[in-house]
Amino acid sequence: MNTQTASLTIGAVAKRVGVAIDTIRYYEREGLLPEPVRRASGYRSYGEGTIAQLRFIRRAKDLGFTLDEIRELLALSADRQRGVKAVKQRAQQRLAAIEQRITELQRVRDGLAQLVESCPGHGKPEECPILRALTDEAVS
Amino acid sequence: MNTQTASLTIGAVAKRVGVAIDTIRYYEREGLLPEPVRRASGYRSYGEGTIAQLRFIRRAKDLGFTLDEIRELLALSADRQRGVKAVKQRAQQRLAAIEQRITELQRVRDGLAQLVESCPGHGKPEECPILRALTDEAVS
DNA sequence: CTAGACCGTTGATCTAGGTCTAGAGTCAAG
DNA sequence: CTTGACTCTAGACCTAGATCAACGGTCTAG
Repeated sequence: MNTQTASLTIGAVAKRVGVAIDTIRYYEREGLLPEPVRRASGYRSYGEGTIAQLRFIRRAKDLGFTLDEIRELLALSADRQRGVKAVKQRAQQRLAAIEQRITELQRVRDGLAQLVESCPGHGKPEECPILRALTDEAVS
Repeated sequence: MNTQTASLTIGAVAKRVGVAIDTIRYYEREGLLPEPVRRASGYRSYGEGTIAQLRFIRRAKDLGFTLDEIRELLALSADRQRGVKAVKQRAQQRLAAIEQRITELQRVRDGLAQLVESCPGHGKPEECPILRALTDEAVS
């Protein structure tokens, strides 16, 4: 149960997680990482917990959470009882947002695909369905 | 064949297209709209062509084109022969980018959906699959 | 003729998520 | 003990696409 591990410099942490040093300091300013202990020189000193937390942040970001949402997730994950329920809710909200975005993009894709299909790729601009669609009144 | 129509103020154009005055001036600075003629007072004076061009821009934006790409589309649409081919190419590129984005989002959605499903919504944080997935090493 | 709406320019500000610079101090290897 | 790599802070800068503020000139209805 040793959570107080090695004393890593910010550069070592950055390298292990694969993130820029500036990004770590930025996350600290933004409250996504706790203020680390300092060596006598003022250098930040990190343990393994920070590595895990940075990876958490990166994965959440990959799932499309904003830094604001991630800050909230981190706070919730520390709540030993009510946290889980709230975390699930946030994940469901994120899921719904992603599904809505997919639907929007599919609509856009279908419209564009139809235009591309119907365009011969040559001829006068005023006969190009793509340009016509952009220029004329919307149909739908 | 009358393209030289009414003399609209920037405010009238903005209202008809449903865009902010500042946005019109911004598009002009960015080269998406030609510099309009001016009245003696210095006021910009627009014709119907500008209305059409602004709507073109708005629709292209809705299709996910960036302003850079739209500037290019506008230039291409003026090329009476080679324009159409290039426009179709750009549309195909945009289509491919949208499809790739949809695929990415679907992957994210599937991962997140699985996590949400497997989370009971209560209990200890360390048993919550969502938090575990964010904290632990990636599986895939 | 005047009030109020509209328009002009330049330049700053915003969001999100960082990235970079300058100038100074620290650490570790040889 | 020096050299080069590393770290510190404060603050400026970046993308994209606008949006806003300040300050002053113009237009139009009454």
